[in-house]
Order: sequence, then structure tokens, then C-alpha cells
Amino acid sequence: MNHWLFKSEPDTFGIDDLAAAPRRTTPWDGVRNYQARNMLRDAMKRGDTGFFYHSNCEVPGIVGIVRVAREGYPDASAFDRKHRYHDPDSDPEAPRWYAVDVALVRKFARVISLDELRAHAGGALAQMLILRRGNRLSVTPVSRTEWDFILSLE
DNA sequence: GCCAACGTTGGC
DNA sequence: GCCAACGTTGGC
Repeated sequence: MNHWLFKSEPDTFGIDDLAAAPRRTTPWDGVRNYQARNMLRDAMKRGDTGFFYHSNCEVPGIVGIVRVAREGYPDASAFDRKHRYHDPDSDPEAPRWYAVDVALVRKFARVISLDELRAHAGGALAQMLILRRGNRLSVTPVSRTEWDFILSLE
């Protein structure tokens, strides 16, 4: 079982939106980066768990846990002319972009802030991708060690 | 294949 | 709102 980190702007779609969604599940779509696409399409398995991370907001950080409820499937928003994630170059016969479904496992009682994570950048979280300068991937892998350590912070 | 221009991301 | 970092695009 692998672990991941899903990044989203709460102004666009935050953990409370996920909590309010039908079956507390949402497609994780709109990802338009090949490295992230490969993870969604090839590496993520049903049952994998991930952190839900709020970016670009007052207190960036990890706010809860989700689970992969459906493995990679073609991202329909790419074919929808009216969708903000529409990609005219993606061919339904050979889909370029993929999505997974994620379900809320639980929301943390508090935000594990970026500041707090960074406090361990010299130690347990030295390899944590979200702490790397210029990291922009919306989906990143999290090692078992990092996963357990962050849970212990909670 | 190089690289400048451009758009986007995300912390601050 | 600013700006650094990064991926993508497109002219050559």
C-alpha cells in the first residue's frame, strides 16, 4: 500500500468541500502535468491513502486523510469544451490525462502546517517532496516513514 | 536541439 | 499583490 499527498487550494476545493460531497468522494481531475499523470494512471492503487494538503491559503498544510476509491481512468474534463480544464489536444481515443477518485477518510482536528512540517526538514522529513523548493506537482508520493512520522505529529 | 517568452503555481 | 521557480511552447 502506497501513500500520497494531494494538493488543492481550499478556495477552489478544500477538505470541507470533500466532506460535503456525495459519498464524501470526488474525482481528482484537472491534473495537467505528465509526471503527476503517470502517478495517477500507473502507480495509484485502490486503497492507497493520501494526505489532503491545502495550498495557496492562509495556513498551508495537511488537513486530513483520503483514500483512493477508484484507480486511474481517463479524465473526462479534458474532452469537455466548456470545462476550465479542457484540453483540445487530448484525444478520447488516446486519452492524455487521467483522474482517480478519492474519498475522505477523516479531517484532522488541526492543520499540520507547512511551518510545522518544515521544522523537520533537517530530519525525518528531509526527503519530503512538498518541502522542496519550487515543488509544483499536485500529486506527490509520500514514503511510509514520512507518512508514519506525520501521523505521529497529529 | 536551443533557449527566450510566457503562463501557472504557491509561499509570503 | 509580488515574485521566484518551473513546465511548456514555438521560433530559429
